[in-house]
Amino acid sequence: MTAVPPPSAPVSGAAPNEPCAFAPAVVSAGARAILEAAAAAFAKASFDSVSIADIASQAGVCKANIFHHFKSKEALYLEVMREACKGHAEFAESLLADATLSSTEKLRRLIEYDFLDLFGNEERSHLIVREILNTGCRTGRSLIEPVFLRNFTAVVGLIAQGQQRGEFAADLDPAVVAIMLGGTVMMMFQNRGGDGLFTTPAGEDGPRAHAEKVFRTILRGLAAPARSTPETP
Amino acid sequence: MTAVPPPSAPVSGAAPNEPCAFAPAVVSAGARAILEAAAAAFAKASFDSVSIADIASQAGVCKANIFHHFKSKEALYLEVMREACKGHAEFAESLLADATLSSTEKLRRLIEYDFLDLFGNEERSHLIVREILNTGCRTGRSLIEPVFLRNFTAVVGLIAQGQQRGEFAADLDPAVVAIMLGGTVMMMFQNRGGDGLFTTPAGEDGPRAHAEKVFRTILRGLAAPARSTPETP
DNA sequence: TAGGCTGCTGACCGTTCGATCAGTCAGTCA
DNA sequence: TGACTGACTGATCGAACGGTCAGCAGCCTA
Repeated sequence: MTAVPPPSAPVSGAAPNEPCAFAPAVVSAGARAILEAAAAAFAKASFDSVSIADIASQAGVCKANIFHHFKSKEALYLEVMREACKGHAEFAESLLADATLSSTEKLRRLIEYDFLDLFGNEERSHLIVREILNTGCRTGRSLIEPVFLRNFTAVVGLIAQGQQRGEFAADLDPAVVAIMLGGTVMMMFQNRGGDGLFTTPAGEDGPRAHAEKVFRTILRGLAAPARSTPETP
Repeated sequence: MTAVPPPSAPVSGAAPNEPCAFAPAVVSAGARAILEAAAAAFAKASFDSVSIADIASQAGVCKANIFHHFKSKEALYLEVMREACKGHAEFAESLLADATLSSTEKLRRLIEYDFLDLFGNEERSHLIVREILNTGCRTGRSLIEPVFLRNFTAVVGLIAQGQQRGEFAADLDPAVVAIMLGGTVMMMFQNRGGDGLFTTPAGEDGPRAHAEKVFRTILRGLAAPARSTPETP
């Protein structure tokens, strides 16, 4: 079987000898088809559960061709992760640097962006969530860790900025809030569409509605507004 | 090699013919050793990454012996998960049923329990977190899903109860709060001890301190208290 | 026309996987 | 004593794995 078009996503006019945008070392359209097939496979199952034969079959090439383009299975995995993580923290950092918005509005936009980003690209999100889960062990970790650390740092900075401005409660731990945000978004992604572990009772909410709910909850807190609070038995 | 004591955890005086507490179909001490070795292995790596040979070696038995006690690798995995999930939602349900405590206090105790439970048994927690994040595919899912659904339902009920009592803001979605709680606890567990993806700046906080921070954040919200800034001591 | 280069292939390698098998051994009961 | 059972073993199976290799087809340059 000769060259077959990639199974999905736009290949545009990527000429065989023109450097690939996300993987400088890889050039051919065949390699791109392999990368896309690998991304889809690694999003569905763990590293060990995905076989080179599966990827080759999905990409429409033979097994040996994969090793022609990538040194090993791990090298292919790393390339997939590199692509998935590209430009992830930039939005948070740009928000942090913005001088015109209130911290509250920044927070709202950040949460909305997180939901739209995660829900808008399920395959990539699966890859990332899987990577977060695999603490230690897996090879790609050394690659993805700084990416998320950078994102986390930006969020922490955004919260701290809001505290300095007096918009956010000063006695809360920004790191806890950041982790809370990340965990919430991830858990709600895992739970999207009724396929997840939990079923969200609320109807056909889109990611934007999810974001709004989370924003309000995290901002105002669970406690009923002031005045009468029965408090402890 | 003949019967070897299990690698860890109390076996107590479990006689070979006396039914095992957590796996009625499995009786022998050898089978228990296999179960414990399997639990440790599946906590460290994914289903496909763990080999029967590894488990056998760890349990001090031969490979064939595993298939003597368990029909297949998947059956062994299911048995491990059954054990790990046993009695998980009971605490939340007992809290929900309690008539003497305020909802706020119930929430505080629930979060504290979650942290102590997760941080207190890392091996089991790894198993559970792995299962939560592996959407679809894995076989054990059909088993663990109702377990977590039950837990989730109890938490949602607890929140809703607090809303009816006027302790919690009525316009928030209880399901979102429950997911937020679960995601937060899970993410903080993944991040414990500096080995996680993020590094919590706060010093040597134990799970109890984590619980307190999360409780205050989720209850009071991120927004600064209306007027000036009272600053709780 | 020759030669080199690149993308790509089928055949094959050694290893490891989950699972099976016949058979050993200790204990139980009639 | 002998029949029977369950726990356990080493040897082995076919399948699938990641990875290698020689060689083919097409393109470019000279």
